[in-house]
Amino acid sequence: MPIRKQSKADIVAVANEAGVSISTVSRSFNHPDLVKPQTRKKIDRAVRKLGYIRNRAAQTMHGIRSATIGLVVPTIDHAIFAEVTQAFSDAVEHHGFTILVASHGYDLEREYAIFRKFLEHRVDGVAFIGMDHSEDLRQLIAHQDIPAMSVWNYDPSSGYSCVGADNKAAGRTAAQYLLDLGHRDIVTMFPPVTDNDRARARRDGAMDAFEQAGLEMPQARQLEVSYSIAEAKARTVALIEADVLPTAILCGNDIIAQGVLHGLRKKGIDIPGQVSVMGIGDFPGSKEMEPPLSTVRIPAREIGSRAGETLAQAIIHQSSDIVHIQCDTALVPGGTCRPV
Amino acid sequence: MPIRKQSKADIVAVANEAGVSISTVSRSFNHPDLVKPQTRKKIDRAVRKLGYIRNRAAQTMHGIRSATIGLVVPTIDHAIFAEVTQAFSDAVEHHGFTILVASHGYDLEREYAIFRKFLEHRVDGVAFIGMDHSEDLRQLIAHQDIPAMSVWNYDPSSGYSCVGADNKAAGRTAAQYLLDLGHRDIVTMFPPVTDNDRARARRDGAMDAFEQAGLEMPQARQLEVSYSIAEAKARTVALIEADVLPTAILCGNDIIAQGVLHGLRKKGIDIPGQVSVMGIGDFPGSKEMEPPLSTVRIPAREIGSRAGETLAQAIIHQSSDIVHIQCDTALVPGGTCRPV
DNA sequence: TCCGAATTTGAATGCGTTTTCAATTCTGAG
DNA sequence: CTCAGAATTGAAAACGCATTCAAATTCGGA
Repeated sequence: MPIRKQSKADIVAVANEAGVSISTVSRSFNHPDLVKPQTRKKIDRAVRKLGYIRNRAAQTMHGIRSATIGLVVPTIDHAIFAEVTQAFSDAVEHHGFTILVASHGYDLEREYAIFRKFLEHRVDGVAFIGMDHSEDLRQLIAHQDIPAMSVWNYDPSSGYSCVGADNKAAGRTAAQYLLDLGHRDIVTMFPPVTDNDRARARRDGAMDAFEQAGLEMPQARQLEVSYSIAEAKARTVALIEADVLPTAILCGNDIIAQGVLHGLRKKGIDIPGQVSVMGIGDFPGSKEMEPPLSTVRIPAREIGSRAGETLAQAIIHQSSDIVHIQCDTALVPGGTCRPV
Repeated sequence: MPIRKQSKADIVAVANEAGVSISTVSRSFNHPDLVKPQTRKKIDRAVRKLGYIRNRAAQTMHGIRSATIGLVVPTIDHAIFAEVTQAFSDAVEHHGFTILVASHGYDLEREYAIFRKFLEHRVDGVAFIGMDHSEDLRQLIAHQDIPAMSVWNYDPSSGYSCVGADNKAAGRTAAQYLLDLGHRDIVTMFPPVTDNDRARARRDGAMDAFEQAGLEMPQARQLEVSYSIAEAKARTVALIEADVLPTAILCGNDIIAQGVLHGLRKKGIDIPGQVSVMGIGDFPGSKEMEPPLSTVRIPAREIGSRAGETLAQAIIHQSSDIVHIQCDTALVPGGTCRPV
């Protein structure tokens, strides 16, 4: 039971209270085995009495790690990033790290500013969601000697460590699935791909598959739809009202797919009877939908978790090796697609 | 263009490079108006050349704020908390703060540990989602002199500052809506309420309304369902298969409601023809569903935003006033309920 | 050109901690 | 009971920066 926070509870106060020197107090925290058990007990008692809490800032000044890791995300407010963030946080917390989180809203300038701020806080490492960075950021990263890594996309040729899934393969898998089912009249709905390597990779993968199958994809069939259930729904309704509904819709992510499903349902279109819908991402909840969404699984939790673990290890072992870790994607057939 | 990170880029190195004293360098950062423009330019050049980045840890030791705020959430991995977190982060970032985030998974012991860790990092303030805390935590908070607040629930009698919605009123509103539509056979699905004041308040509010209407709510009609689409769906299917479907289902949050909808749809039950479904929370996406979910709006974004703003102001003005800010809830009729 | 005031700069001190390194106390064998 | 070596402790020097206070410089006006 801590007493009043009278003067100030620093290490000196603890030392006085315990009747030892500050060196001993410090040692008692950092190398408990070097101090006599009895002395340690006295110190513990003093700590409790004064409500003393160690000052990380003072420790950090000695080159000691700050025990913080920076996580830079486009936005926290997407189910999928929230999931990655949670898993990442759990993984690093397990090693005693706390995360500093900031979002840049797909603005590369802000991303740079965030990283600067993280550096001021002397984070021990940093993870970025995505691989698209400004040149300035790349420079800055290169001149620091803390581990940096990108999360979410897997790119074996990247100059940074990365943990993620092969989004291009995921896009290809999704497209191929529709092709294999016999679809030839397909509309794609992908989010804007500028400064978004994940979306871009998925789209590229899908287009590869289409091209390889000799399928023409006219611009009019390639819709750009923001990450929003509402917009996807509206665009789908528009398709129906313009009477240009394809036999299948390929969505860049499950959120868009969800919007598409609602749009179709609103207009009384049968799924998959009249239109097949394919997502990418396998969000929590996708498989519970009715019918369950056909999608490509991207293991967000695993990615976040392994990323956190990898970064924590790199920090602890002061390793600057570049590692590329791939997390597997998998087709999840679901029930929103059928052969034509 | 920063040069190699040769020796170390501290303020001394900058001072040498610029040919001035460290005092001047420091001043140039903190009181730029006190140093001659020309000198400042020299310093800026040195800073850039050395790639110098200020050390917050060293500054924090002077009683200067750490510019960090701790945010403690049950889990980031719920759309609703992700939304609050994002809004909160944006609000405080605007004032130069960065957030430390950690989640406790509804474990009050972990919550305590997290707060301790935040204190070691000398956060300038802390926000908790929820008002249920361990006694130890309350003690600890009381003995610190940084502003603490709870977010999400509004309780004018709370000893802490809070920003949130009146969850009890929200529960009452939802229940009353069903009652007004004439429903008398109602099943409730609420998440576990232990250590979760938000869910508890909603349930209490709903039960109040039922009681006031003279409606009996047998235990068998009060289901405890975890925050999970899958579980809600399964429980709903079970209801149908046991042939004990009510005329309306009141859900503690929109996630559960979503699961219920899927369960009903799976079994071919018409909504709202055969069963009315009522949610609470108004998650992003709820109104895009087909039919749009009837729910009670709880403005997550506004809550997060105002909480962040309030806490930032309290820190900046060193105010220890306790404020209670209420964000309005509102019935969102939607299309999943109908009169009986 | 010179003087006092205003502006600009630097030396020194302190912040809370860790870390040598040396001093002290203890231990057990002889 | 002694003494070497082990175990334990303390004094003092960093760590990177902000601030105080005094010194140095510059400026305006006579």
